[in-house]
Amino acid sequence: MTVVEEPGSGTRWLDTDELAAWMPFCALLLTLPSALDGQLQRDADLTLFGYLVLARLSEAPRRTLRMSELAQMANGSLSRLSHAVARLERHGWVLRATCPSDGRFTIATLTDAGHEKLTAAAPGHVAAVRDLVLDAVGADELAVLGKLAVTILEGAGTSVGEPGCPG
Amino acid sequence: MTVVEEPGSGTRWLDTDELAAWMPFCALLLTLPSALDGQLQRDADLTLFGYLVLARLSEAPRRTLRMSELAQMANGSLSRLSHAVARLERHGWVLRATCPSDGRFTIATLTDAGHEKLTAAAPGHVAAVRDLVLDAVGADELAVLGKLAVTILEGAGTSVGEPGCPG
DNA sequence: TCGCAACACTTGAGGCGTCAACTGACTTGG
DNA sequence: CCAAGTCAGTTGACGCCTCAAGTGTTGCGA
Repeated sequence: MTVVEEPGSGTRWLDTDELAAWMPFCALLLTLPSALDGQLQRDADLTLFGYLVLARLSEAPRRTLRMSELAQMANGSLSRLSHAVARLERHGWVLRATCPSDGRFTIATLTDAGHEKLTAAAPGHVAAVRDLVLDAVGADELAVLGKLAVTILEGAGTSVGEPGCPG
Repeated sequence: MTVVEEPGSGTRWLDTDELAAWMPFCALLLTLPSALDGQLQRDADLTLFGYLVLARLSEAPRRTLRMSELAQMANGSLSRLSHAVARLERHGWVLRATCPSDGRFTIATLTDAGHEKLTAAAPGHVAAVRDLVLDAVGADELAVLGKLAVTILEGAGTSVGEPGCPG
């Protein structure tokens, strides 16, 4: 059990059904990101987060986004993004510049080299996602999984993030 | 999209339905562990992984497990566990000893202080799990989520891990 | 127009995890 | 028995993330 059974306290502990669902899901949470990260690290010297950063930029108009928007869309904190983009910039995959219209913003742009890097890394990553997740569950179950994820994210106040309109 | 649309290559890219499920689920994978870790870190100065280590030990006979068993049951690598247990040991929550019957094994034991630590941390953690996950989904959906997690874990060759019989 | 708060980041320190190399303990084959 | 191999675990270096404290910019009220 993920949790101790302690009678008499005020906490409502997990019942059998909840444990039966939570334990494997918790295992998944600890396991899957490492697996995805590992594949990208081995085959492309990229983090999953770094990959998402490149991917989000590649879909944005002019391949450009504000750091704060990018952070949300890649599901990370601004600090984490700042560090990650610094690394990506070091490799020449991303460029940063101060936004001309508002000096507080920083806009990040995917370079051509960055786009090449992304397209080179994508097949392996997609294969891993298929292999580890998509192939294991049917189409109907996959839809349920997506809905559940959205529900949980909404409950936690996290948005799934659609592109905004960068300067 | 998590993935670039590249026509003409050999890779089978994610279609709309797959993306609609994968994107939020991926967001969840990047988001939930941090949230759970954060609560434990703030309120109990514990990692989620460290919490699981304590929890698994607390349920084991004689509160004792071999490191390798414990690693599996807590969903981590042996190296990760070694570092984690070293930290827990520094706090006096766990003890390590060489197994008398086979000197290769190390057995980890939860101390009384460790058990107190666990019972002190548990209510907050359970509350977070309820708050972030269980409360957001209904009982039926939760069961589905559990089944999906098991399916994915099995596909990846990971076991959800039942206790073994430590020496 | 000055000061101050809010905002958007950046930076550095410290903690955790991974990987690869290592140690020490059993096992097995000659 | 001894050498080589395997197994369980540890260690250290390095990379990434978080947190808190910083920088520089803009807006706003007096």
